[in-house]
Amino acid sequence: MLIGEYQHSLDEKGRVNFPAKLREGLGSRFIITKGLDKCLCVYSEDEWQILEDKIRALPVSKSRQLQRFLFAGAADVVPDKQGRVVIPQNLRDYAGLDKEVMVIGASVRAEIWDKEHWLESCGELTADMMAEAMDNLGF
Amino acid sequence: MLIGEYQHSLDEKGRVNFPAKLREGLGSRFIITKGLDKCLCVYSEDEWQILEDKIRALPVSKSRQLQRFLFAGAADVVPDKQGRVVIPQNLRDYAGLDKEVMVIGASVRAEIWDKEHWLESCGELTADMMAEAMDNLGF
DNA sequence: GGTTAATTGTGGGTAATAGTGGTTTGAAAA
DNA sequence: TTTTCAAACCACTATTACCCACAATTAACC
Repeated sequence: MLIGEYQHSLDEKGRVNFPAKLREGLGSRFIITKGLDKCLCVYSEDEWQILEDKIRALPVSKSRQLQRFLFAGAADVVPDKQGRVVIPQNLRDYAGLDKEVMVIGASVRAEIWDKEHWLESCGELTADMMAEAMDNLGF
Repeated sequence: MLIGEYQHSLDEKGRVNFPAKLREGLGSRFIITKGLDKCLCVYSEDEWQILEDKIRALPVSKSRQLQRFLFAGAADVVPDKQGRVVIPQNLRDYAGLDKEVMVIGASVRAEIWDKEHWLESCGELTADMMAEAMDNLGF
């Protein structure tokens, strides 16, 4: 289970340190894809396999755009000895990664966000929305 | 069942002692999350698992912000030999934890409050509100 | 009720790990 | 052969986890 919020910076080589806590859950090799809301999603090999099977099970006639988006925008990466990964240029552009980057745990996957964008996105969540949701969840 | 009210202080390393009475009910490893009213909620592994399943069952289209907030705002912690846990910086900020901290039992979970904030919050509860609630509950 | 023992809580030091910047190496292209 | 780029490697710093010693509180016993 991947949880937590970590801030790191993108160096001039396009590397981002991946928090040790998240690496534990993702394994030694993982897949980065384009996600919703201009963030990048990171899956362990196992989780990606599950996802891939589901996507392939969809009828081509209906989902070929989606398939292209997901597969073309995917990259598998291996962290270096220090735990950093290189984010391919196209994914960096997609997520608007600049300097400060947030890496967050989201249960079954991790996500990579530009910091500014992450803060914006968090700001959109109101107390009322939270209260309502928590009622429903039985918090 | 978690009950009681305990005052502890946050040391300069960000550690808070977790009362032995509450540790008994929570197990040797537990999850701290952002809760309503700027407090932190603490769940046992079992209780958290139930919550996690519920959160993941929410529709992605409508509540992915909320999902991110809940997972990113969570941390799993293991008390040290003396029974203390380190509260991550982002959670300390969220709850405005400064020096004096209250740890309270709340049935199925525990909560961590900044002391000032806790006292304020308690002050907002009037006798009338309580009386009404007790009527409804048939106390 | 007072004394002792055990448990709980607090502060701080040290060793291990994680994170950052930069350099070298090796492969591919010119 | 030279140049360029990217990936692997190395060294340093910062942070975190772990451990020890002591203080305070609680429980047990005479």
